[in-house]
Amino acid sequence: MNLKQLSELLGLSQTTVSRALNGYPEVNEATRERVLRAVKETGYRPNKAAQRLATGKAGSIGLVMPTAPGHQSDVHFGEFLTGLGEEAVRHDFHFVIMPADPDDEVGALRRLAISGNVDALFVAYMRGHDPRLAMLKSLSMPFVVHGRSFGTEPDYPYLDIDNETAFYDAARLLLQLGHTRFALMNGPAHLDFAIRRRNGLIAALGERGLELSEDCTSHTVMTDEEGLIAMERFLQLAERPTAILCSSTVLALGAIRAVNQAGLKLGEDISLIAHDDVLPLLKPENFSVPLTTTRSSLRAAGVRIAQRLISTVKQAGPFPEQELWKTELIVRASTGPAPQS
Amino acid sequence: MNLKQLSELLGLSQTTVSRALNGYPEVNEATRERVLRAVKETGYRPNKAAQRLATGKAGSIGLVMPTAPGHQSDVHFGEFLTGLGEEAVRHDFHFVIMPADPDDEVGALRRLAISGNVDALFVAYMRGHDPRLAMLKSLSMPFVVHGRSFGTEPDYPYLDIDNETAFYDAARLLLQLGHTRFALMNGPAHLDFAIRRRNGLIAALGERGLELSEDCTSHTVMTDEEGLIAMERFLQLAERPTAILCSSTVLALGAIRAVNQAGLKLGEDISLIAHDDVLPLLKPENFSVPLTTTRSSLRAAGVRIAQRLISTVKQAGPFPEQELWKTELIVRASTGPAPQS
DNA sequence: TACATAATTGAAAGCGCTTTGGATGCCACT
DNA sequence: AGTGGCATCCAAAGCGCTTTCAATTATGTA
Repeated sequence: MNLKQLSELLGLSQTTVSRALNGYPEVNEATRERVLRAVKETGYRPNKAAQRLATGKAGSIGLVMPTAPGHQSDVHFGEFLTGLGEEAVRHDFHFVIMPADPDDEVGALRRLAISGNVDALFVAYMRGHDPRLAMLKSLSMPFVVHGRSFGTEPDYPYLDIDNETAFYDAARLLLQLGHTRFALMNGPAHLDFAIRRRNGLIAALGERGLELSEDCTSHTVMTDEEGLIAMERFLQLAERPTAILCSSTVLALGAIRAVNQAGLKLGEDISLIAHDDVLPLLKPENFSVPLTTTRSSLRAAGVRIAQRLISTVKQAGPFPEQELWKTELIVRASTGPAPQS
Repeated sequence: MNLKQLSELLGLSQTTVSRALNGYPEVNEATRERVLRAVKETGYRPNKAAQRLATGKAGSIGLVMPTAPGHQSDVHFGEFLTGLGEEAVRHDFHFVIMPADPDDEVGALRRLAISGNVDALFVAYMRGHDPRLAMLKSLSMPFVVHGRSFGTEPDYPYLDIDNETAFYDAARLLLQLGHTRFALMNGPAHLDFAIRRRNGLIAALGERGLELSEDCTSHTVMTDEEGLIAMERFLQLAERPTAILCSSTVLALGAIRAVNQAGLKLGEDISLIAHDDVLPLLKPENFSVPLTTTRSSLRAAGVRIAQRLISTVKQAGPFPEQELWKTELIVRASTGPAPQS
């Protein structure tokens, strides 16, 4: 069943039927109802490909999903996607997901954009000096970046959390508790959020004349295994750190395993603050020792970015081009005074 | 830059250029090279919408993502998607994800199919007597189901794991260890896998003249909170169960918290076997007491289903229409002899 | 009554691609 | 010379929709 058939069935022109369906004012209400009823009865649905070809609009948001045989799936990605979806479903938008090798992000993004399959792009996993930004700007397709790109003029639409302040504040709390030996379990070193969080920590330490040593820094993918490995390394140092900043509750999961295995007590021997993306699976309050965290909901960010993207496509109300969300510092039981040793 | 412009630039017809690009044999090799070179230089990319309208093929797989404001994101979904993606990227396929309210799965699926946006459908979260099957069959669009639909003639393409045998075997192991009081922490009661796992357990118990009481059964969404709640309930029973079968490591996470909080020892006071979807975040061997599990990789299933879907669309080699994967029963430390009390 | 105006509806031209059904020229073969 | 076959190439017809421009009818005004 297509427009032509439907219009013949109704004894109307394709034009009128099309107008009736798309809510144009110049069509008689009686006819519109007749059309709508026929649509119900026949189950007619416009062909999206044709619609897109005619209008240029696709009603879809494109994103690249990094994936490869060895590449571990990322809960953060899924959580964010859920947020995007929550908003998209309200506007009858869908996603086009292009799976791509993490090494070919630029290419994948370009292919997605040029394919004509999407109206707007969403970009995540931002790096320092990210090469995708130049490409995106040259593309004349709306986009919103989740995160920012360190070292690049911030003249593009983004939504980011204030990573630097988050870890600065977290470090300050631990400093006030008397800690002086810090360690950082961070995400991959080239990613923007990792750079900023590290900077935040270093700034806070610097104010007290302290430094963050290489020994006490780990940059890894954010899995619990890597958390375990990193923490084991820290615990074997002669000058064992007592204060740990951790970029994800996923890393914390492994880190805490290591702490327990070493027979140490979290919140006493070791204080730990993790960044909490509000993953439903890893609630900080559910850890055996509830976790002190810097918190910002990944899903909420997804909803917000979808809002901005969709309203841009629909040319609706103006949204701020740049948003920087504060994180919350929530104190629970994994932080305590520095041990007297 | 479109086909017309490109062909004018080359002094060729659109026909020839199109054929050159799509590998048709009736074009002079010299001309083809000329075309290919021009494509490189101009950066021309065919418009997918037009291509699709003309061919009917979209190079994409459609799936419905259940989502709603209160709806918690599901790690299982993300993990499966990663598997699909891993395979799709090899064939330059992408996904069209239609977010939809969990109550409107049928409608969302139909809309997705009729939209003309996808070549094939993937369907998950199967229920008993699932109404989507009739719809899918009437659709004349290739599809593969992950799971099956209990109570329906299995005459559709599916990939499932042998849930019944998995839990039957798991229960047998616990019976051999002397357990007689069983409990089941299952997924939502209407879902196919939940029905089958329950049946497997009941069958094993039946052979020993045992029954599964309602008190000792919980059907919930598979989050760690629900696992905690269910286990707390079980532990307060007069005749406390000593053997727990658990449909997900996510549920197990909460369940084990409850066990610990009650001051009981996993593997001694309480034996637990969980089904392990091989989620990177929840490795059974990383639990404080490593978990005995029935195992089957969700991601591998995703890869396989993508293979079948894509090869069907490309009309390539024949794949079996129906696959039933065995699960592995892997014994670790969360199971032990029934306590003598 | 005549004419301007508003309210409806349609015909047809695209959107950018694939593909059918010829053309055209060149060669070998009878 | 005449014919069939082959290798190349092209014109034009769709695919199913939106939208411009124009036509028709109904309504109101002078």
